[in-house]
Amino acid sequence: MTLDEGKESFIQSWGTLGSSWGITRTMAQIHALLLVSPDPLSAEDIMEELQISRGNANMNIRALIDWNLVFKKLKTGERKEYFIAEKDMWQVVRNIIIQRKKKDLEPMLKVLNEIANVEGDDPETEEFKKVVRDIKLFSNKADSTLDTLVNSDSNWFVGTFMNMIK
Amino acid sequence: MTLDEGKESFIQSWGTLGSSWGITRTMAQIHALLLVSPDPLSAEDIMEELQISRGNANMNIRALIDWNLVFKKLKTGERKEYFIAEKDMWQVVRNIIIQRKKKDLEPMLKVLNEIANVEGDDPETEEFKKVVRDIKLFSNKADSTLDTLVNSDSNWFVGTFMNMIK
DNA sequence: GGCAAGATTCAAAAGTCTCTGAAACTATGA
DNA sequence: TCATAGTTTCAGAGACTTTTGAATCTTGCC
Repeated sequence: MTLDEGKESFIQSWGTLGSSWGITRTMAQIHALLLVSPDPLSAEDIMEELQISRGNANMNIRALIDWNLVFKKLKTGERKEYFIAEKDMWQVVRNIIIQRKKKDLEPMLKVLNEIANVEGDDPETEEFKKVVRDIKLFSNKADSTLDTLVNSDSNWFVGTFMNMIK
Repeated sequence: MTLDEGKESFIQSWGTLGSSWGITRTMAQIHALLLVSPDPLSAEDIMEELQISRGNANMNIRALIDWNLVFKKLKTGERKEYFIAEKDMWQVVRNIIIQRKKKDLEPMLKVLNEIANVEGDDPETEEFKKVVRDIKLFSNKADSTLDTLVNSDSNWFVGTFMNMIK
C-alpha cells in the first residue's frame, strides 16, 4: 500500500467513525487530514485535498477549533491561517466527551429533575417515580465519573487507568 | 406536573438522547415508553401511544430486541406479543457499548492494521506511520478496557467502579 | 387444508442534516 | 483611503435517514 492510499483510507475511516460519534463526517475528515499532515495546512489546502467547498471547510474548521481538536497556527510573515490537529488521542476523546456531556447528558439530567416530582401516589405514579429515580441515580454517577475522567491527565488515563481496568 | 406530562417529557428526552447515541429516535422512544409502563405493551399499544405506523413500530422493536434492550413477553393464552424494557441502566449502557464497539471501533482497528504497513521510509511516510501507530496503541487499549467493562457485572460497575473513580 | 390474527417487508414519500457557492464582511498594507 | 487577500455567512440544493402503508408472509386453530 502506498502512502497516498494509506492516507485516503485513514481519512475515510476516521470520517465514518466520527460521524457516529457526534461530529460530522467532514469535520472528522478534516481532523484526520491534519493528523497525518506533517505540516500545517491552510483552508485552501484542505478544500483541495478533500474536494469540499470553501464554506464547508470554513464551518467545519471553526467547529473543530471550538471543540479544541484543531488549532490555528500563524506563520510569521503570512496573512493566511494555517491549522494543525490535536494529536494526543486522549485529549481528542476527552474533548469529545466534554462536548457530548454538555449537549446530551446535562439536558437529560435537567428533565429527570423536573419529572421526579409528578403529582399523585397511585401505583402507576409510584412505579414511574421509581424508574425515574433509578435513572437519575445512575446518570448522576455517570456524570461525576466522566468529570473525574475529563479532569485527569493523559498519562494517568492511558498509563494507569486503562491498565488498572484490564 | 401530572403523570402523563411527566411520561411525555421523559419519552421525548430519551428519544433525543438516544438519537445522539447511535440508536434512532423512535427506537429510544419505544424503549422509554416501555421503561415507564408498569405492564408489558403490545405493538398496537406502542403504535397508538407514540402515533407511529405499524411498520415503523415493528422494525424498531426488532432492533431493540437485537440490541437486548427490549424483551418479548408472551402472555399465556394470547397470540399477541408483548414487550418489556431492560430496566437496569448499566445493562442498557453496556449493550449500547457492545453494539457501538462492533460497529465503529472494530472496523477502525482493522483499517489501522492495514495502513500501518505503507511502503516507503521517507520522512513523510515515517511521520504517517508514527501517527497511525499512536492511534492504534490507544485504540487497542480502549478496546480492551471496554471489553473489561462490558464483562463486568452491574453491581461492580455501579457500586465499585463509579465510586472508585470519583 | 382453509382461515384469520398478527408479524414482517420494502418501495416510495417525508423529513432531516449537510454542503455549495456567491455575496458580504474584515483585516492588512501601500 | 483604497485595493486586495482572506474569512464568514446563509439560502437553496442535494444527500442521506427515517417513516409510512399496503402487500406479503407466518402461525395456530378449526
